[in-house]
Amino acid sequence: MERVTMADVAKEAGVSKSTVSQFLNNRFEYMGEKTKIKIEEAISKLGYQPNYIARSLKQKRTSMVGIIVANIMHRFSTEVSRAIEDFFHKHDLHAIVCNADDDPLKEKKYIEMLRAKQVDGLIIFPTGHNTDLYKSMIKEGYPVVFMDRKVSHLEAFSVVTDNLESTYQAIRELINRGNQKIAFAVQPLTISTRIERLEGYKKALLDSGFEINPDFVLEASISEMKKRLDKLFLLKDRPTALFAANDRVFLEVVEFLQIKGIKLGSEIDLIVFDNIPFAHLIESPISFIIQPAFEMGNKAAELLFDQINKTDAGPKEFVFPSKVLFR
Amino acid sequence: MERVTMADVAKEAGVSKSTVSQFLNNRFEYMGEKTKIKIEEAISKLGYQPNYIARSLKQKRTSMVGIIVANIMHRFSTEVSRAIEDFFHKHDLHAIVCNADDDPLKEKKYIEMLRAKQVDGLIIFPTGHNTDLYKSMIKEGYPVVFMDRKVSHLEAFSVVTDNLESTYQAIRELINRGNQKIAFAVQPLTISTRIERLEGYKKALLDSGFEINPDFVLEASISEMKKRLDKLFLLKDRPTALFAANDRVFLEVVEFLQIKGIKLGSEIDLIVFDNIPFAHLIESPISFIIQPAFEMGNKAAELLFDQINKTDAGPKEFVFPSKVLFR
DNA sequence: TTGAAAGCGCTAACAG
DNA sequence: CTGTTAGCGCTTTCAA
Repeated sequence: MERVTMADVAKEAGVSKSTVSQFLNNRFEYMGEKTKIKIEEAISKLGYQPNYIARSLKQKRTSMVGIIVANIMHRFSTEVSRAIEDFFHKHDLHAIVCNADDDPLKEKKYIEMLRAKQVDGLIIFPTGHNTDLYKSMIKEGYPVVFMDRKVSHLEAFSVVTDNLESTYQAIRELINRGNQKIAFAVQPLTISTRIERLEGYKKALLDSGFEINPDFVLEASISEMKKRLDKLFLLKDRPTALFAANDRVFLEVVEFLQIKGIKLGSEIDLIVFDNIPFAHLIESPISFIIQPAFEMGNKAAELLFDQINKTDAGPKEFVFPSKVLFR
Repeated sequence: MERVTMADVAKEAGVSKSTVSQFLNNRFEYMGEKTKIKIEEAISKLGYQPNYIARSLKQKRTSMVGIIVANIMHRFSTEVSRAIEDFFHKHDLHAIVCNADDDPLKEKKYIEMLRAKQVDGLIIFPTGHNTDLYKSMIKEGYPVVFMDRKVSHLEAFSVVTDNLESTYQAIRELINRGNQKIAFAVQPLTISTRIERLEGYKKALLDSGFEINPDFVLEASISEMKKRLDKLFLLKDRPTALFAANDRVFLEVVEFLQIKGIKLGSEIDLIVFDNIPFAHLIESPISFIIQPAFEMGNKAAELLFDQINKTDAGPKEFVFPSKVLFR
């Protein structure tokens, strides 16, 4: 396979390799009509397929960009990827998705392999644990856009949502609805989104004149979460509302409530920060904070595209507001 | 960027390019210990990163496989991709995902680009409209596995689920539960899964002594689906159960029922053939047919891996049973 | 145990 | 308007 090469086409058409190359790259300015036709015929006769590897070696471009998602099963990631794909498809670049699986080592491996494979740029949902690598890419001027999570102490192109602000609004609304006791469940504070959401929660409470009750802040890994919820609901002073900081936490919370037979709405208000598929089909009165994934993906793609073409200018950080959907 | 090349390392270490190459490929058999150390030092000093494009050009391998999903927003696709990724990660190959977006042209473009980029093999969720392309790949002996959908008249490696059988079981169960009037909603019958599911539906009805009521078979595009549902529910003889042939149809159905205020469970039984995220959180009495995505992905990866290594043998088609979850 | 040399298939000046 | 030439960065005989 991949037997026939440019040289074969050239011989078949009775021209030189470079003329064929011109043809392939649509440089028709100075090409004779007959030459063109001869080459066309030779190509289809031989079933010639260009070898882009060879071209890339020469051009040092691959017309390919990489997306490294933290978790391909995460709805937000797929929505963003879809938008990025759309953008680049329009601009004749190919987008490929790699799954870092929330594993810094895998992330590193994929970054290195994509760079070694000479992809023209990278959009990364950073695990946050490869700062040196991020830094070196940026220092080298390699096109990169960070998505969803901020990387501290790094002046880089990034597209995120207003985690703090949206959470703040949501918590304020819960308070306005009469909730005095609001709990907050989050995974370990290793990435910016979680930290900012927690800050929004705290700020809203303080601004409303409440204190932060440490018993109401559940910071735990997924495997620990149910235990922590159990403790929470054994308190004599049970919360009346619960904020799940992302979809995985949400899943644990709902499973927990189902097991315990705690009724959503009547016994507890639930709100989740994440894009949940089929969310609007869920009949329970759950509220959602939804990130504008398509807009964010599109902006990230645009930022990357401009870097690749050295036309980037203007601000580096874009913050998109999320939508708070109360029910 | 990508400034330092093998020649630089060679010069720095005071050896020749080929010795560095040997080193990089772990051919230590005849290499002196001091040489090894010198090269190691040179590499880290210069921060050398090998250029895999150049290597691939020579070796005609990229250690990269492609996954072309029909739709990256489809839960089943992401679950399968995740499993494939895991498998290849263990075997030191990289998996990249491309989104054909249910568009045969995009599919063709991605197949061609991935092949031109010399990926070592492809796992495809076929749109079904590029038969010639599929055929030529197989004829050339290029490693391919088809996933989810069958391609007719093609003896190829494929991994699918038992669409007909699972649907048959599900419909029989609905009948056993006393449903006499069961409707079936499906998108246009352009791919095998839809056709087989419809066949399962018909067979189950006939085997139970019912006739096929054409008014109860809604074959329509997503944009037409609600209209068709409207007509269906205006019949004096309303169905008591409805089968949604996949997640997109399911979405339309549930939205429709919500709009019309038709109550699930009491007024209509609903069953959907697809992996729905958070399905178990949906409190409405909806039944699901769930494909074993991880097992299927793993098997597909294995089949591709064996083809790449020319160790493929045994059967070419694998059919995995889906699980019917009644509620 | 290491190095020289010949490509892999294509592109990009520069001549002609 | 088309051909010659010189690589891109790496691998791989084959000699030394």
